[in-house]
Amino acid sequence: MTAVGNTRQALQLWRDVLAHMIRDDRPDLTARQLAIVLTVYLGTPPHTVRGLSTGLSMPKPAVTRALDALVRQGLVKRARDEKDKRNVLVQRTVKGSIFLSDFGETVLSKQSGLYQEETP
Amino acid sequence: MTAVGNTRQALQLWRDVLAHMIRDDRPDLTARQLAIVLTVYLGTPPHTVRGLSTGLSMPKPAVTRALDALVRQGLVKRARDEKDKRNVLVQRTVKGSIFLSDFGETVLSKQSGLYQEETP
DNA sequence: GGGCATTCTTTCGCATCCGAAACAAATGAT
DNA sequence: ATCATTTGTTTCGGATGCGAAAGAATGCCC
Repeated sequence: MTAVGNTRQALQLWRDVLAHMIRDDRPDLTARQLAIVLTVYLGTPPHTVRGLSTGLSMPKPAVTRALDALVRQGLVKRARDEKDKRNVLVQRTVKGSIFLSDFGETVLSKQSGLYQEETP
Repeated sequence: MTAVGNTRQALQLWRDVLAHMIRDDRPDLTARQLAIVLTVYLGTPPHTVRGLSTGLSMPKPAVTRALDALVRQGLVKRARDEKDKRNVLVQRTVKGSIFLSDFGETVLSKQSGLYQEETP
């Protein structure tokens, strides 16, 4: 079962990763933008605007705007669905893969360092 | 240690928690704001603006603005340091404690449900 | 093919955040 | 007492995000 200590450690991990993200000179991703990137890279394609909208419970225009920002940064790309040209397929990019990989490593590294003091 | 097995699971956990935060009708906290809240509640007092600024590598005005938002929502409070009245001590609140507790529970619950499918 | 439904984007007005620099208050040094 | 330092806040112009509603393109159905 989950003990109180685990909660604290989970929060500490979250804090450390956030601190790392802030330090990064990378343009800040909002919670929604990050959620979209993670969904696109972890879930099974195809990913449409509507699918992301319902899956993350956010309005479609918000998805469109978030995608604008993500495409601008090259973390994701848009492609028309040829079978139904209304759909926009959100696809992965090399840059996005690298970003996700780095992010994952950050989480794991902060996790393994939970008992160490912050070194400013 | 928290039992996040591999990179993929860590990222999946992150996504699920973000999705939960987005769904929440609570006003969105930026990464910086959340990092500050977590730092205040997990770290040992006293917490000053300068301390948060250096500890999270963000400019002091950014800390002040983030605190404005957090105080507005009642998640932290400001208090003058009587020993050195230049300092502002950032302190915890009941509402903030509840928020943090809820957030921690969210993380743990998403963690334990990593192998389950999304239920919209 | 005419009309309705679906999918995504754009527009509108508003709120918030940003970094840099200027500012205000309290302290310390001499 | 005076002046420099430290601490935190405010101001400035600019960028970005938000929800709601309107708009545009494509597909479906009879």
